[in-house]
Amino acid sequence: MPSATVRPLPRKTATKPGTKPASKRAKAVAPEPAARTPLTPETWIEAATDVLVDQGIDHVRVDVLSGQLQVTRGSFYWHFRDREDLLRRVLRAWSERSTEQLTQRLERARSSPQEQLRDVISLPFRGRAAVRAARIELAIRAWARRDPMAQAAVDEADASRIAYHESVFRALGFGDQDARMRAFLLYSYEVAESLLTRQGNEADKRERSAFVERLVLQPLAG
Amino acid sequence: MPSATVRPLPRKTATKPGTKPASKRAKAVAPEPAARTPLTPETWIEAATDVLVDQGIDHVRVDVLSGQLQVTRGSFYWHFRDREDLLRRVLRAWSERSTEQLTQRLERARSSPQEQLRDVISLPFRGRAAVRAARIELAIRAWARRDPMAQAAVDEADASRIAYHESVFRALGFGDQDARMRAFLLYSYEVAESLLTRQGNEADKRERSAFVERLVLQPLAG
DNA sequence: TGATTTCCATACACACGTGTATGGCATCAT
DNA sequence: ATGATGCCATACACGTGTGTATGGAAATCA
Repeated sequence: MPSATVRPLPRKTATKPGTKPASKRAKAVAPEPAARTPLTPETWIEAATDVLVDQGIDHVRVDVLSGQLQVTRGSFYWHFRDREDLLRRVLRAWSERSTEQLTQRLERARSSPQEQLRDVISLPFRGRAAVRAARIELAIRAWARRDPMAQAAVDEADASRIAYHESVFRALGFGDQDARMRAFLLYSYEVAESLLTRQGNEADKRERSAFVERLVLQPLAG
Repeated sequence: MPSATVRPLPRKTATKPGTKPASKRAKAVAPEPAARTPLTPETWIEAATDVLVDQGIDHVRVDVLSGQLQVTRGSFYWHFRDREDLLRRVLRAWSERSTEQLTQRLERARSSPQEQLRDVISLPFRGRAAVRAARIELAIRAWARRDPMAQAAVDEADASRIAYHESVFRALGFGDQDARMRAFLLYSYEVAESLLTRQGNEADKRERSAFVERLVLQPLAG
């Protein structure tokens, strides 16, 4: 079983989406010399994240990434100490973007708490970027099941988001206890919605999000 | 990095938990001759499931399992065609037990719908077996993200369970539409509870399950 | 312009993983 | 007892993946 793995291959000028076309910079350089812009660690991290998403952490290997970036492994070992080094930085990059996104929500204390809720509930409908972020997160969760470092990062992200949800519910007038319960349930729904993407079509999902929004805002009787 | 992988090793009579002690059978055999009972495919499947749970599908390899069962790989290739064959049977074994568990719930239409709900809600408190089943399921979900066969199995299991939940809600008097929404939300909570095991302690989890049970049974106002 | 420094290519050396081919020791039937 | 068969050990061939050592071309600085 040859297993069509992408093997290293000296690149012939591969314009990666991360490297800017290098135009609109100086007065008037040569007509795009197609110079091979040096790779950055971030480029490797992005490539690693891509593989992580649709192959799993065990397939994030230096030879695979090298082939994907059209360079040999010599480049990798210049930017990184070893494979572990890369994995740590992949994880840290995700953690930083994750908390960064949360702080953005907190800073722009725009609109009403109701709108903030609707904002987090309609997660799957906020464009491809959000969908990709969700897929990355699922891949990291799978990774976290056997890597303590990844597990810690996921735990922290979960706790922060649940705390945010909780604050929103408190702002809506719910008691501390009640807010905690609703925050967890709502977060559960969000996580599950990204995990159970194959259940139902787009219409079903909108229906579900509308229902959850109503139910989770409803006071408890009795 | 030697990576302490368990390498094959001819066993010296390893009494696996699957192989019965072979006593209480004949009249009075020799004092436990410690005969090496032959391995069955099921033994391999169990071992594979173990590794799948706490290592991921990529670590389910014949040399690892051989070392774990204290035999050489020669044994494996007698019971299985190749690694793919094993993986298929691991998946099928899970699928069968999964649907079997559901049919059991349907058959023993015991108690009231309320009790059936409480039954599925208190999943994490039903002993170690349920916890292990949940871990297996998470591992298979991770696997399903890049294997269509596993994905299909998971999709079917999800759909079946959600349908069961739905039927319970209908039995409780909710309308079709309403029952569908509540079924999904409740199932989301269950899945998330097994995914977010690090969030909160045991008391928190009981608190959450009690809250969810109340909220999900509450009719919609307005 | 000469000397560094960047960044990557190339070439080992070695460990890991699969699948096959074959041999051997039990156990069972005849 | 004697083949036959079940079950596993052993050995081979080959592909895959990591890390290191070294060289080399282009960019940069003096």
